[in-house]
Amino acid sequence: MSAAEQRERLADLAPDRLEDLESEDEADDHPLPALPNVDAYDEVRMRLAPNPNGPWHLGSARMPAVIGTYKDRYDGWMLCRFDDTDPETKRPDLAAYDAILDAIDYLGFEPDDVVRASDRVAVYYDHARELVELGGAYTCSCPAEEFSELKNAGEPCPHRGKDAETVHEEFEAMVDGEYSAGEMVLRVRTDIEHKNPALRDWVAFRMVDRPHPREEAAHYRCWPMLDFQSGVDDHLTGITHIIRGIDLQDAAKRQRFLYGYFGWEYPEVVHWGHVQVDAYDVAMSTSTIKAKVESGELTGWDDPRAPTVASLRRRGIRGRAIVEAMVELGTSSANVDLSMSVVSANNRELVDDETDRAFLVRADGPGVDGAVELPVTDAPEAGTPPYHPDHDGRGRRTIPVDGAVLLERDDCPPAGERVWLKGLGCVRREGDGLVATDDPIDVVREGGVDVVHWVPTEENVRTRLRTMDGDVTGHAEPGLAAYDPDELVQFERVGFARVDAHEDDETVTYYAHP
RNA sequence: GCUCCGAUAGUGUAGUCCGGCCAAUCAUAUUGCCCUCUCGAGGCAAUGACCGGGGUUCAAAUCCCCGUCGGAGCACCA
Repeated sequence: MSAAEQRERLADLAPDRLEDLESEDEADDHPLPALPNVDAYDEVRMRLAPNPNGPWHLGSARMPAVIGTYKDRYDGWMLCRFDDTDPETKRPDLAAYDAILDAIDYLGFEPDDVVRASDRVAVYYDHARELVELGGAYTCSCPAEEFSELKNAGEPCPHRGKDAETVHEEFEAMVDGEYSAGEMVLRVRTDIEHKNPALRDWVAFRMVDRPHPREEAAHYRCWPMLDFQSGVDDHLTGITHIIRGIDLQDAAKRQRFLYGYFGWEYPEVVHWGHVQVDAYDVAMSTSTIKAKVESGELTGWDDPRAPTVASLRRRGIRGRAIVEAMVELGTSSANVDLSMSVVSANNRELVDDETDRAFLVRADGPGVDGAVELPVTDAPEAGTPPYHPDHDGRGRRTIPVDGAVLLERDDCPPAGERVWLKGLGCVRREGDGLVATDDPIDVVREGGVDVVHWVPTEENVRTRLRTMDGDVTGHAEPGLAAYDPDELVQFERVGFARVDAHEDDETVTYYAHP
């Protein structure tokens, strides 16, 4: 009986068992757990809510990777909403808005809509006014520290009992910019004795003296806090599922007070833990990376040592490889470590088959012992290794010998010993040079002769390979000059690399992984 | 101090809701062997985990309690 027949038969005998079977199958097909309560909604609607205070580090890629994957799975809708309501502490970087949209595209997703919170300030003001009408908020001029003490003691501040008219007037004065930073806030009235101090009468709006970097928003001085802005926007944009970090665990609890006043239903919410990526010395935080870029310690956001999306992209890693790794992390609320080897393995799987091979003899750099120049006698005029060992049909490269070759020092055979120059043939070390022998390939299989890569001393391409450990310089086979920027090659016995640029004196490549 | 949350091999993950098919899945990693004109790919194998202690039960990774460890919030940041 085939699987389909079995299924049909089961449908007759025990339809409820069939349902069980199918829900299990569904789980098997998806690495991510099912979203909660999906059936209660006509459409799954989610949002990415990046703060554009800098280009994305690797951890940020988890957001589009997971949310985008859910969007595809449920045929849902995805908003990219820039939560750029802090012109001071997490000041927006004007270049980051597009950099983030580029990163989303690189990762293979497309938001159905893009909005900026800084364009929607009037909407937040309107909702604040409504909240004041409903008695759900009050203006408060307590210094932050004083309020904090009262709050921790579970005691209301004197402003909590203000009449609606005063609150209304003072909020309008906030909107009109009549206060300076720290002088007045609008608080949501929650429960000042709530057992969780984090939820007591939180700030919804505060004053910021420094103008927003976006011209369109530069005139505002009264800015909403995340809990207010995000809460209002999630409702207004019909978000059904919120997926965000555990640092925002209490945000949902705070926002429920707001939703209570407005009579709104709170969306489903999933919190995941923090991601760390091994393999990096640089801390994965926007501000840390920004500081290192500004000080010149990193050459840019796409420096190979930077734990950023732009860096992996420049190294030739496919967005898909990152997405798959992020999706495999799941949505556990425990903190997780992402192993770069998983990203590398994913990428290798994606690119290996289509990537041409090439020789790079490394001469200088971290972990490199130098290159040695050796005259070659009696050898053929050129070596002809294949473009890809698994695809003969793609043809062979032609690498001239021109009387002398460069080998990496580690590959250089001692006097009297043989080595197989890949694609060329067997040579023996005699004095300061190499002499071709007539040995068949069997000496490699049976005789313990090593196969090594090489380039001609005369005709080669000066190459820089930028790696996470620093730059390696060396010489590549002449054919490397023919690759366009953005193409990948695998330097045999070294690793995969992306061709970045052909400069006057050298070709620059970025190392991806072994 | 108050309030939440979490814990399966080096890493991630499946299984936990609804206890038995779990001497625990898959991937990655490491090691060995085979294959190979790469240290890539491919094939085979090995390594390696249910945080601890109690309880419930015929039966516990799974349910309950206590502990330990880790994380988050208590911002006029997001």
